[in-house]
Amino acid sequence: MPIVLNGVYPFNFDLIANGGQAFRWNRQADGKYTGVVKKSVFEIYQSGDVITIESSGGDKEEAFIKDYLDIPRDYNQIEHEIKKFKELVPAVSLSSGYRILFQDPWETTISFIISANNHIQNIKRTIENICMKYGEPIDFKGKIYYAFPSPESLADVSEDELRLTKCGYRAKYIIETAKIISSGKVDIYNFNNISTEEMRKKLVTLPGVGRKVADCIMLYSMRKFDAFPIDVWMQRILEHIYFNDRQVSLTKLQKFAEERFGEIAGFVQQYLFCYARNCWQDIVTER
DNA sequence: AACCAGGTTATAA
DNA sequence: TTATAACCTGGT
Repeated sequence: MPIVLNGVYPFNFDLIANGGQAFRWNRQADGKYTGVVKKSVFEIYQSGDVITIESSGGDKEEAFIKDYLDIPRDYNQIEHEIKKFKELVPAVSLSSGYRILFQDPWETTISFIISANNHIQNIKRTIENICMKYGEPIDFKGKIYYAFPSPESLADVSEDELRLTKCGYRAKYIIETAKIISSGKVDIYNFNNISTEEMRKKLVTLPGVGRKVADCIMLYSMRKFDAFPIDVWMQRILEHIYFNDRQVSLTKLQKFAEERFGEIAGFVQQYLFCYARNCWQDIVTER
């Protein structure tokens, strides 16, 4: 029987699944989302504040998936805090129910290396290709899914072969990063008790990982909520709200966000990102 | 056909 | 320290 979570609010799985943090959730015609997390397939359906979850791993996955979905955290309080910045009220209202998932650091690292200068469609396709080619198969409801492959299984792949997954020039970044991670030279699974700044310095030593990708990794897989990834959408919306549409350098925007939002910057980023992506037309036409 | 997109890297001022 | 070009791929 399925896992049922009651009274989960605010929670909007459409935003969570499509909000740029994860690439492996797919909406079915019936409104259910299917995705692979770690070694299990999950099927999630939201109806109001009731979340119904089925998994290839069965009911024993309940604690894991609740942690992944960040269920224990009081997002009502977080949204309330952020709305104290009155310029953020529209963003929070329109993206209420967003949650920051607790994903696997390795998968998140590779996923966001692939995301650089890329389209969402191609990012998702490439990740699926990599999983199908190198990941472990998982049977769920008579269908085969594939887990994200281990660092070891990508470390020995040739660049030409990996390029068949359509990752392009990022192939060498992926392979080199896989080698560094699997060798333990950068131990992303034991970054606990390290400051965000220290962690960022370690992460950007990985090829293909710059400031933006490093902050995505920390925010989406390490619960570093003061991380503040700035992509083109964030740049646009920040310049629009705070700098009268003037062009501002990334480093200045980073500094600005860090000083203004501090410990909750990561949450602010999510609401602003969704707001900018989903409502850009309205934002610019309203003047 | 040229240009762009969830940036990073390598070079140059 | 800050600025510019090149980069796979697939879509317009």
